[in-house]
Amino acid sequence: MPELPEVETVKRSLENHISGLTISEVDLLMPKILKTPSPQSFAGILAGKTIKKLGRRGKYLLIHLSGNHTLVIHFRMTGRLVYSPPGTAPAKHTHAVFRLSNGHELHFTDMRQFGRMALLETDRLDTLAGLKDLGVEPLSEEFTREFLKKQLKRRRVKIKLLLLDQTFIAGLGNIYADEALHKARINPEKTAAHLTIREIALLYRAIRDVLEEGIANRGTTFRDYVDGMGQAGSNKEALRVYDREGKPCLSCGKPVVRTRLGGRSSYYCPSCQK
DNA sequence: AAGAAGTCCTGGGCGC
DNA sequence: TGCGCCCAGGACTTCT
Repeated sequence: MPELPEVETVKRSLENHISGLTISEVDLLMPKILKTPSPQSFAGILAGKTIKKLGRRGKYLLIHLSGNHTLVIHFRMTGRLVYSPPGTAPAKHTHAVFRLSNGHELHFTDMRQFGRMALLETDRLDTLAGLKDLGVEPLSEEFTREFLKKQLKRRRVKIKLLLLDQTFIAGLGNIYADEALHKARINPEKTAAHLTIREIALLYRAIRDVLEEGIANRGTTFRDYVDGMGQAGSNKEALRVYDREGKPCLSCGKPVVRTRLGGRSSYYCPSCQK
């Protein structure tokens, strides 16, 4: 599931290859993945636009184009955007093909059809639902220990659920939230407002550490995730609790437990995370 | 108003 | 072996 480190890796792997290229033609094969504009006008707006630079906000990939336009992509669980040589047959579940001025193509593929794209004027990005409501970027200077402390104080929700709330912190998903809580030795069910000063300091550090480690390892691949060059990431080997139910905790050796929180799996060590 | 539950999807894993 | 069932999960909508 592409979370912040995976989207950042897609961005970094693509930007040197596609920056400066012009989009010559677009095939939208699955119109429903487009939030805006209408499928009829999508290809027409994109044709002739040059890719200026790539950006990222939370789990959203931003492709900034000439003519004050930005293509916004959210991969959800199984989305991929892969730079492909001329004539590459689109893989199954390919929903959009962008032909570029050097003959290469960008293929957007998503088995589960949950991923979404939007195309709008760059200066109107703050009108896009989801994107406009995102919380702080966890790797930015804006995200400080003081900020986290202040925000947690009044929240009576379980800390794991708050970490998954994109309007609180942008970019954490189920994997990195579990990893951060394990690293900080905090039980996922603990009420946010009840975290001690020490726990907040540990959590702050852990969030940044697990995200930076994920980026350094070029993302976590279980089955579907690949970067912009179609390559898997290696961060699965660095995971300490996620998807390790019944296996020994790498800190204390007791079995990792799986529970359900907010309809999602939560992996943690009951011995280390009280 | 916050929080819970339902919705969208497909491939894989499971039981029989 | 093969069929059918159910689960995984991010963000958005709807309900309480």
